[in-house]
Amino acid sequence: MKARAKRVRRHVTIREVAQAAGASVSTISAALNNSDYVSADMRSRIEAAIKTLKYCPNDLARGLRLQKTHSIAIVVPDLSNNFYIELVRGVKDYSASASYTILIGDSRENWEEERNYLDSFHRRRVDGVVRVPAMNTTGGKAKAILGNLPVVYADRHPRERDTYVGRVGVDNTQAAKSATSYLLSLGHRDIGIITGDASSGTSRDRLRGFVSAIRGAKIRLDRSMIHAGHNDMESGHFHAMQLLTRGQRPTAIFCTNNMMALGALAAIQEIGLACPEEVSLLGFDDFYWATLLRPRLTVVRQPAREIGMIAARILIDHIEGRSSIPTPALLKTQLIVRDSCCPPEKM
Amino acid sequence: MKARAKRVRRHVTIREVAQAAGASVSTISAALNNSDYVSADMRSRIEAAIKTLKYCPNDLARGLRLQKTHSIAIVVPDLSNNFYIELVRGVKDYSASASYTILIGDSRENWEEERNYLDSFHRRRVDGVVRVPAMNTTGGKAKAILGNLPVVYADRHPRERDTYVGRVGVDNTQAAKSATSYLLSLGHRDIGIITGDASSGTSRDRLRGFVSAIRGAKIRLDRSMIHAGHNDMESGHFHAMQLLTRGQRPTAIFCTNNMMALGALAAIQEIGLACPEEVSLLGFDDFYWATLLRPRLTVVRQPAREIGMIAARILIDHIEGRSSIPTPALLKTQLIVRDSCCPPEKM
DNA sequence: AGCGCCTCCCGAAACGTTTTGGTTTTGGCT
DNA sequence: AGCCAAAACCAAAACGTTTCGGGAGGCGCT
Repeated sequence: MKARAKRVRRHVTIREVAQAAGASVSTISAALNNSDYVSADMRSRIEAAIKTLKYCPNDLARGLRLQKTHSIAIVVPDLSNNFYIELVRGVKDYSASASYTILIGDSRENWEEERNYLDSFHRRRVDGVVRVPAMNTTGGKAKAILGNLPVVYADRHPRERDTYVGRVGVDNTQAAKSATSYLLSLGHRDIGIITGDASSGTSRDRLRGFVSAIRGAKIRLDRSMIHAGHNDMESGHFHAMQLLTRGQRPTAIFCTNNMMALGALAAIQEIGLACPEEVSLLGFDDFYWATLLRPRLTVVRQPAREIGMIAARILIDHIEGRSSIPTPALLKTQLIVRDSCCPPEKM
Repeated sequence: MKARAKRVRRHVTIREVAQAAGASVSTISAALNNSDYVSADMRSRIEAAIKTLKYCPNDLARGLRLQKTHSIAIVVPDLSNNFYIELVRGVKDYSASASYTILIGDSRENWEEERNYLDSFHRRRVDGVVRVPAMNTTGGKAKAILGNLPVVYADRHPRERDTYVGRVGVDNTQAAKSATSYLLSLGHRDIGIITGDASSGTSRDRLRGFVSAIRGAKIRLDRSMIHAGHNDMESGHFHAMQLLTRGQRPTAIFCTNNMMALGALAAIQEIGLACPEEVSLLGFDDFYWATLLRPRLTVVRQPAREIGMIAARILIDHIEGRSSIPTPALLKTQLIVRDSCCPPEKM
């Protein structure tokens, strides 16, 4: 009934502002992008008109004319993973400081979803995208969607030699190697690892670091101790179950992301094993409630927010034609020792 | 150096596709929005041209012409709160099914940030917004930013009689009342509550439910047991500390959101109190790792995803001029009893 | 007076779509 | 052949900005 009446109330345009202020369209525009000559008196008339008319600039028209939207996209694989929230916030904060606006995509570790987001953002003509590719992506497909939009990879990077503007993350093999060394130094010899999908360069690097540490300690590498999950709780749970219910179970488990560490912890609790006494657990990525868990999780922390900020910086520098910092930009990780790892029990 | 060369490579337009396919611009458009007459032969020529040129439609131009973007915004106060991630995903899933695209905003419980997002989305001419207002918002301010863009409120709603298209959430006073009754039924008489800011209708409703349950049990209401926090871990921690270190400490604490429950749990652990034996803890909002905590948290669960889906539905129905379900739409909560509440110790 | 140079403002042409109102082509029917 | 409707296509006008090329005054100088 009453909803019918006021249809199609369109937005107020710059033209109406011009009318109200007794000025021309181009003068309004000049005043808006406060540059050029416009007299103080005219300016105040314009501001008044804008206020009373509640004018809101149309960024579609603006972007169309300018061939530039002053916005970048950030697409991450899992918003419920706090690591990526921090990363997004890093991107956001840097972008805001450079007066860029961000569009957020959440692919849920699913290429179809990611493709939709990338496509949508491309159609919206973002000026660039920082991308954390979904796991089941096989390389090069994004190129077909994004054309020659500048892309910087954060955290993960594509397997194939894709073309991109920059890459930022951590030295994953080094980080995994030293984390594994920590477990070795505690005396562990039977260490299980749950990694992400092998299609991810990041996962491969972490696995490589693990293997390298094991080999460096002259320990026979038991391939059945290596499980590839999907970076979510379920697969962490599943693979931990596999590892812990076999004949000779590992005395420590290393999970290469936080979600899988959580799943593994759930599995440990479910089986009724004491952690860390009966099995140590080492995670990747810190999160704000890691200290609420019992045991408090020992993890290797990545500087998520910084990764996001640097990614945004490299991207925006590129967009604006500046030269930027060298890439790949590798940031430092840090082993946060808490309570979930201890020396193995004597057999 | 080499980055200099290939400047200003613009996007390929519908005109170039027309050229390549030997057709007119309008025919391409017709083919794209696959309607109207276009012969099979022509269509395939066009598709070929699109493929080889890697044409990507410009949604700025499209939205400008159509006066409609087929997109809605969702702005939430805290993306690191899993409740809102689920809500966003609900919005996203419903929107996708209606072939709407979403833009995500994360205000971090901060009106300035929220305003920026709302403004940015308005300028982008989204067709509507579902909004979970930040805490420190005093009513009516959003109206000034959004003009007469349709808004539906989810989870929280504004204090003032703001004009909106719909509202969806839960019956907060009822939920809080029955949660409190549960604590009472366990035998608690000294119950502390940590609520959100009083500027939020949601917080007020939950507090109202709490008070009503207390009064219903003929217990004197001790106002010093009522603390108003900011829906984050810090304030949960802070107020729990206050409550637990006073002369007569409560035997149970009810936190009206999950972040504050986490903070309270941290405080309890810090003080070294046994939970639930020495102090019971009851939270609001469930989250996927609530069972990993020790004790496993007892909470009242809201159907976050459904709230998002319904919000999107109401909004999109409105946008398309359909009539929708009655509003406010109040969904059912559920008390998930786990281990963090038990009868109080005998004094 | 004439000239040049500011300052302040304006008209019109883009930007890449969709849509309206055509015009041409096709093919079936007398 | 001739006619006509339907099918297939097209040109041009919007949509709301910004920018480019001027233009009208005003002022200081020769």
